[in-house]
Amino acid sequence: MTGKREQNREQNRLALIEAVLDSVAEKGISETSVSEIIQRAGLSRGMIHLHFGGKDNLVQAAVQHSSEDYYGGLENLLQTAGDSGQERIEMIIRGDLSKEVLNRRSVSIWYAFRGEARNRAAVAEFSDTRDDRLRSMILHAFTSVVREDGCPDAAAVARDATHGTLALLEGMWTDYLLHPDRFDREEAMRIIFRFLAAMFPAHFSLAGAILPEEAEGAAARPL
Amino acid sequence: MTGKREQNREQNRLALIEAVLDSVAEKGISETSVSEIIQRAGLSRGMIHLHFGGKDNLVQAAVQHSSEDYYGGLENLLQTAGDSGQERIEMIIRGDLSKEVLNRRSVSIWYAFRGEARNRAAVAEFSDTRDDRLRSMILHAFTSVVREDGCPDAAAVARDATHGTLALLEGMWTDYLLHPDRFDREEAMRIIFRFLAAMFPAHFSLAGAILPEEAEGAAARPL
DNA sequence: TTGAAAAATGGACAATCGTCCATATTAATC
DNA sequence: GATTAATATGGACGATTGTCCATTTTTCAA
Repeated sequence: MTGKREQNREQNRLALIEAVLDSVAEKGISETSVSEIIQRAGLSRGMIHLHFGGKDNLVQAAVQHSSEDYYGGLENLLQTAGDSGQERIEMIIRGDLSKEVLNRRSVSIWYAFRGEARNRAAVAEFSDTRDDRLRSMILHAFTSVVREDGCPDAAAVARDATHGTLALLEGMWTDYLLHPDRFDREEAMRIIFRFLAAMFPAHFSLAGAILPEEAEGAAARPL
Repeated sequence: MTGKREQNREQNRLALIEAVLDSVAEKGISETSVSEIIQRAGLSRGMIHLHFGGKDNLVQAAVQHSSEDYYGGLENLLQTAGDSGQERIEMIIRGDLSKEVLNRRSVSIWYAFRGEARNRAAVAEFSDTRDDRLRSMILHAFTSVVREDGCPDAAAVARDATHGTLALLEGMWTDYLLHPDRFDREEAMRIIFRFLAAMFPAHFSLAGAILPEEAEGAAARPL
């Protein structure tokens, strides 16, 4: 069993990271000060220096944590999917637009960090690796889809399909960022599947764009 | 003729706004301080308070200026386009991905502001109106395209096409933000036109995705 | 129970933030 | 050219920023 020592240590580290993410989501990066962070975490001023060596390192850790959260959710979903490329792509899209992954908090955090990515090298790096991982997951799935079709320039088609799907998902996230209240997950999925069905009529149809459960009305105000 | 008084006044106002945009593009919002701004503008500290009443108002004016720049370029392009919906959409896409509109500076500025939009009410408002204007331009064009086809649920199709096109453009901008060096304008256009050709085969083809001139190699380092 | 090491506290500190104003400079009018 | 009002200057100001450390508290081992 891990001692109480290490247990508290890890608990406080996490409290600081969560405090940063909460603050970024609610107040934005520019208002996420050390005072704001330690107040939310309910800890003392010196803890940031003790555990992370400084505010910048803490923010970097928060970015990494957020990124791992995203992939944790996505890869968990992916394990429940089938082995075919089509099933995996459908699951990625469904997951990326699900309430667990795409919500007010995650969107606020993600775009806040990305807006500063250009200047914070560490943030940019994770922003990159996150996108690269998603890209390779989708590209891999499309490659296996295209292989079944046996068309000539298979690699190029898979690349275009990956690029288009990622761009559409990006666009939908932006949609959600700007209008979280009037965003329609079903509509977002329908449009992406229209694109897929047009490119691969043998594998995709609009029927894939139906969410298993949709009940977002009254209980949905996470922020 | 306008007096030298007003002429200088306007010139200094503009210098401050440009200084903000330059700083945001190069250093990010969090490092865009009053000291940074007045140093870039070559003016004295008090000018911000004199002309804008405070830093926040200046930043808001900069956002507005940037937004008007974007539409100025886009609407100029649109005047050279034909009257048909198809031509207007092609021109909007071409313009939105052109070097004059989509470049390192504009992308840095746009995403930096958007990352803070959630917290700055004034910024959010302009982010909204900018998107709304573009949306209505595209929707209008698609509506006239769909009308020619005479399909039953014309309004819904035009709405989906607009939504998809906007999402794709958004995604391409994000692509450029994350990888300005390896971004390929031709590829971006090709993917969007693949989407359009699939939805409206009678009006769009991949032939629309060819840029008039492409020479971006050595001379392209605007930032 | 005692000693030592790890963890946590909270205030001191210099640096920087944005605002504002007394002063100096400039341009337009008489 | 003198007067007046608009424009511009740059430093003072209090507030807040992030860092760091002397001190206290807690945990584990002897």
